Amino acid sequence: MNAGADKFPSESNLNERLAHSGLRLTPQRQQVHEVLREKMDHPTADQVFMRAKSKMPEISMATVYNCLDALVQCGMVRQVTLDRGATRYCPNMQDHSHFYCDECGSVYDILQTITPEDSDIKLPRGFRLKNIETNLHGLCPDCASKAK
Amino acid sequence: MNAGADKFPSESNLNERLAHSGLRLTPQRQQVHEVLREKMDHPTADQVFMRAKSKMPEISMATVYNCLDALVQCGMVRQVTLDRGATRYCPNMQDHSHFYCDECGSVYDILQTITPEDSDIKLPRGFRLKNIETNLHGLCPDCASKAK
DNA sequence: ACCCATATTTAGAATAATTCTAAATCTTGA
DNA sequence: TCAAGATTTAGAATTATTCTAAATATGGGT
Ligand SMILES: [Mn+2]
Ligand SMILES: [Mn+2]
Ligand SMILES: [Zn+2]
Ligand SMILES: [Zn+2]
Repeated sequence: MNAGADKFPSESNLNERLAHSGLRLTPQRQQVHEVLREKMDHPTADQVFMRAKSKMPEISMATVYNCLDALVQCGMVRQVTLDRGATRYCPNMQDHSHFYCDECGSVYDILQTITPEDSDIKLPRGFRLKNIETNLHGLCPDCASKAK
Repeated sequence: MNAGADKFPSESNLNERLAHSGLRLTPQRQQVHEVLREKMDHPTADQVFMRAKSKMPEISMATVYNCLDALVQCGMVRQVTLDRGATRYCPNMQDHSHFYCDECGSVYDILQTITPEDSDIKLPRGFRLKNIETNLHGLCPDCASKAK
C-alpha cells in the first residue's frame, strides 16, 4: 500500500498541512503543487495554469487561483509580488529572499534572509508581526553586464 | 520673484530630480506629486487619479500612470506592491519599510529598515544590488485585537 | 516673437489579471 | 444512503494596466 509515496516526499506533508488549515487534499491541489515543485521557478497563475492543464486538461483557471490560494494559506507556497503585473508563486519554503531584476523582470532565490529576530525592528504597540519579506532590487548579471 | 516657493519646499527639488532623469516638470506631475504629499498614505493609481482630478479636472488616468512612473523613475515616489491587486504609491522617501496587514490590507510606514550595508547579504557574482525592500506582514492593531 | 523637434497629455480602446457566480460534482460523516 | 458542506467548473464580470494615435505644450535656436 501507499506505493510510490517516496516519489513525492512532500505529498503526505501537503495533506497534513491542508488538513491543518481545514482544507482537503484534492487532485487539483496536488497537481498545482506538483507543477510548482517540478520547476522551482516563480511562475504566474497563468503559467501554472498552462503547466497544470497539460497534465490535467480539464482544470480551469478559477481552480488554479483557488488552489494557489489554498496552498498559500496552508504554507506550502509563497506568493511573490514584486512589480505591477501578475503575481508570482514560489514553491521553495526554505527561508530565502528574492532578487528582482528591475531591468528584465527575472526573479532569483537568494538563500539569505532577515528573520524577525536578527532584525531589531520594533513595532508600535498592538502590531502582530508574522513574517518579514525581503526583496532585493537591482540588475541581474546579464543586465548588469549589458548596462556596463 | 519666485513668490510662494517656500509654500512647497519640495518643488524645486522635484524639478531638479525630474531634470536629472531627463524629464520635464509639468503641471500634471506637480499635481500628482502634491496630492501624494498632502496625505502621506499609500493610495492606488485610481485613488491618486480621483484626488488629482478634484483639483485638475481635465487630468486623465493615463497621465496619472505616466506621472507616477516619472516620479518613481526620478526617485520622488516609491512603488509599493504588497499583494494581488492595485499597486500603491508612497511619497515618503525617508528610508522606511512597510507593514502590511494581511487581514484588512492596511499599510503603515515603519521607520526602520535594512540597508544593503547592515544586511550582510552576499549576492552571487554579477548581480548589482540597488536597494532592499522590506515588507513586514502580520496583523494591524485593530485586526490583532479582533483576532484575540 | 516664431519655428521646429520633441516631450507630454489625452480619451478611449485594448489587453491582462483577477474575482465572481451559479450550477455540477465530490467528499465526509451521520 | 443521505444531507451538508467543500470544491471545481465555465464563463461572465470586474479591475488594473497598457497601448494608440491625435492634440497640445514646451524649450532651444533663430
Ligand atoms: Mn523563491
Ligand atoms: Mn511608505
Ligand atoms: Zn535582468
Ligand atoms: Zn488590519
